[in-house]
Amino acid sequence: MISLNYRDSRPIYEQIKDGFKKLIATGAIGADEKLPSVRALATQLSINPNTIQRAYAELDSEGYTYSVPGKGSFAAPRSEAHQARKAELTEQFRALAAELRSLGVSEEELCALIKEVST
Amino acid sequence: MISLNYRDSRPIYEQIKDGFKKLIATGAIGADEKLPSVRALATQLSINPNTIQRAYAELDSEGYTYSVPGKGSFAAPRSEAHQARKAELTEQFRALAAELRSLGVSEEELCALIKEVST
DNA sequence: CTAACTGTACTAAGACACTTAATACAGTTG
DNA sequence: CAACTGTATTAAGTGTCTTAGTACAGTTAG
Repeated sequence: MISLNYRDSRPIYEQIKDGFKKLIATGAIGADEKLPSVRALATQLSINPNTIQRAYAELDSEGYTYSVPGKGSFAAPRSEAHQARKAELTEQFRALAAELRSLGVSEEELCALIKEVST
Repeated sequence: MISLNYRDSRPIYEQIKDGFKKLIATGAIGADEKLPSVRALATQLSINPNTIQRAYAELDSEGYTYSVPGKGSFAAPRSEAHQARKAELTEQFRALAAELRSLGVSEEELCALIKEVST
């Protein structure tokens, strides 16, 4: 469900956050669906529970999940996680598109790229 | 010319690299134009020369600049830096576009965004 | 009620990357 | 020659990431 890349310079907890962001925003993890427990995921990934806890805490505060002590951590309702992620990515998209345009890449070329990834 | 953001989690040498990548790829720094000397830029930014050196060394090895001991560091011919940057950004663009599409953002919406940033 | 689960909190320690500091050397330039 | 340039090296300090261990309170199934 979540995979780690130790060659990546990004910290593990960030990779975990990003993994769940995608799963939740795309609906692969449905609204109010339970995420793996802190300890279970730590065991599965062979890392320390503290690292999972950090990832979950930040996902909570960013609106992707909500956690209930004693019960577990759950995916936030789709619309909320959806919007949070969309806003995040759209901002990155604008910056990227702007720079590519300034490098001389045409609107048409960029739109063609979009069509490519849509298939 | 180059600005640092200490709140950013990215290391200083990465911010410097990125700053010059943009300046060189867009032509703000022309081909064979001299970059600030290691020591001069370090003084200007109030950081250690070693940090600048690292940034310059990596820019060299990524094809954005070339350095000559005793003379200085210079912007690579536009076409080379151009292509390096374009390849880098295009890959990011594809990944971003793909995820936005999977979030339900239509091709039309993405193309519209591109038109926005083109003005 | 008990046992096993859940999230959460805290302290301590180690590993590692980033950055600074202080030199040093060789090539270039006026 | 003097002042600049890139480059190399060693050492130390700092902060983040990660692990380890422990603890507490809430939930849940038997």
